[in-house]
Amino acid sequence: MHLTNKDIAHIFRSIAAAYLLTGVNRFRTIAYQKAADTVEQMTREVYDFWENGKLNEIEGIGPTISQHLDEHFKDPAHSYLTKQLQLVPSTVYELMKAPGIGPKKAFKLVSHFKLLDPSTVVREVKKLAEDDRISGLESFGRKSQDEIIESLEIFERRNGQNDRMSLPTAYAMSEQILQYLKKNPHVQHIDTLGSLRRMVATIGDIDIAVVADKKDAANIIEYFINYPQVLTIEGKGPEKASIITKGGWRVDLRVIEMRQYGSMLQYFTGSKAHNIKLREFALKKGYSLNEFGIKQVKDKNNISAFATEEKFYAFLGLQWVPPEIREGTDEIKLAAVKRLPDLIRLEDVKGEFHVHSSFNIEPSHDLGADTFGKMISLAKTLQYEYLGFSEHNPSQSGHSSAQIINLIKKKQSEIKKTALKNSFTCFNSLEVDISPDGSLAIPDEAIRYLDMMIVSIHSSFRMKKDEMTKRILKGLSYPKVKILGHPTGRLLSKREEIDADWDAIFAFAKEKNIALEINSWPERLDLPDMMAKTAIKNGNKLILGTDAHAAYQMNNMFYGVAVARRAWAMKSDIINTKSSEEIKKWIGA
DNA sequence: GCCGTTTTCGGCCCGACTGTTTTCAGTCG
Repeated sequence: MHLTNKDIAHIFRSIAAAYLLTGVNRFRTIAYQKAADTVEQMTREVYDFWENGKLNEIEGIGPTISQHLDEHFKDPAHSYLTKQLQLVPSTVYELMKAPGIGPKKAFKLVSHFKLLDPSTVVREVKKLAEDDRISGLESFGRKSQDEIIESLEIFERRNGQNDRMSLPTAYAMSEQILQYLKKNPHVQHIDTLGSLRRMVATIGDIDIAVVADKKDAANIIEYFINYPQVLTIEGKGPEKASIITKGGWRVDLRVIEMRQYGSMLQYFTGSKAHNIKLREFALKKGYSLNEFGIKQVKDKNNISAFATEEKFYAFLGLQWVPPEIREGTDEIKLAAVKRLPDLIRLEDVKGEFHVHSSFNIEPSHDLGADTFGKMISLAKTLQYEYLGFSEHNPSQSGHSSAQIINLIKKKQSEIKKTALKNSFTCFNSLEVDISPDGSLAIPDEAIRYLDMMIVSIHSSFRMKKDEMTKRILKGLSYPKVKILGHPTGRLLSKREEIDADWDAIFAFAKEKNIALEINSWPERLDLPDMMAKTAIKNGNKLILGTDAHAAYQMNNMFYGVAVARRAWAMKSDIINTKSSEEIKKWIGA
């Protein structure tokens, strides 16, 4: 098993800590921290980049770290990285995983008490704190000691658990907190910011900004920390506070006056990488940015305030940057020359293909809950022009070839009738399993009764990379295959992506005019945003599907659009923004 | 150690909050 991005990020972060503690040049330290941040956020494996000799394409990883990584992949036992890690005891890195304990505190504890066993160090430190043996140490006091106990308890409880939640979970949670805060009469305006506003696939914490008069800020902070779901209060000042909810999630609140709200929106939306690049960009123009406004570097008293984000960006000579692409890649450079892409919008979507009706095709996996008619009627309210019904293929074990063909024929005629009755364009599709050997799970003779197929992997997820690649390429080579469904098979926080040669698969799909799906099911969001971005760069066409197994779930399209926007997709990159006439051409119907 | 539409050398984001301190270091986002 090779090193995952998480492992590599941990190595970089640990080396940054070791450098900090041993007094290595501060900017070398920062370089490793930056590299750790980058790797942590990547959706493709660093290992794959290395295999393809493309380590140098990763921003933030330059020639030196590339070389160290190369060496480490080849011979981890004797690599430079391993040697640097040994500069300080590994127990330091273990302790640092607990919130509130950084490199300095960890190192002091480890050296003073000679703690060298990483498997027991957390328990040992907790015991020392409980026995009141830490409060006497220099720069530690009783409060820090209590804080350590609390922090290590949180760490132990969290250990091995998910530290991120899905978008809908985060939405629901932020909605509740917003409802609560809005009851405070001093709250003039409120927004959820951070990764939730940027629509990242998984959310680590909830960030909320409130507009209020300065004199009311204290009242609001007090009100916030009395939220009924509060477990602990992480911090509390005159204008910001942090709580941990009973569910174990962190919520940050900032209170600001209306005249400065634009800069706070910008600051609190992030991402961290975007903010750093934006501040670097501003510095070159002689400005210093913070959450309260823009200062002249030469005249610190000359501060401009901004009520809106648009004005904030405009002051710097930039186009307003959509939150979904504020990830610190090229967005600032392009905003400076007014060349940001016109990202796809929800209202651009004119139909979809990945919906499962209740038509009983005796499928291999879950049947949908609603009839063709019910799904069509929702599609009409969504202003769609067409729907493709893609139930799972009939189970192979329970049916002969003839029976499968009969079921598909039956569905075909049923769909024709329904389309006529509802005056709505419908396609007879199926979501067909790609078997482990790459063959499709329906007989070849059945294909002629279909308008098109989505092909997907629903079993044997852990095949070796080259076998998996062959499997998918074979699956895609059947006639009438128009969509590769949820390509990576990931389930957020549950199942890893399959291992495959995506360059080869993307190239083949492009050649065959097959669309790669962005599956909008909130647990999937698959293709992942950054892979979708790569696909678009390669010239692939994408398609948005909800995988709805009930009509109301077609409303999840919203999440797919968010992924597409994070992938910098324009309307022209997404197949199902086309009219039904163009779609018919694409399908060859 | 990284990076480049004022630079291949000389810069490198910014501030809040906390605890242990009488002015600041550590941690976090």
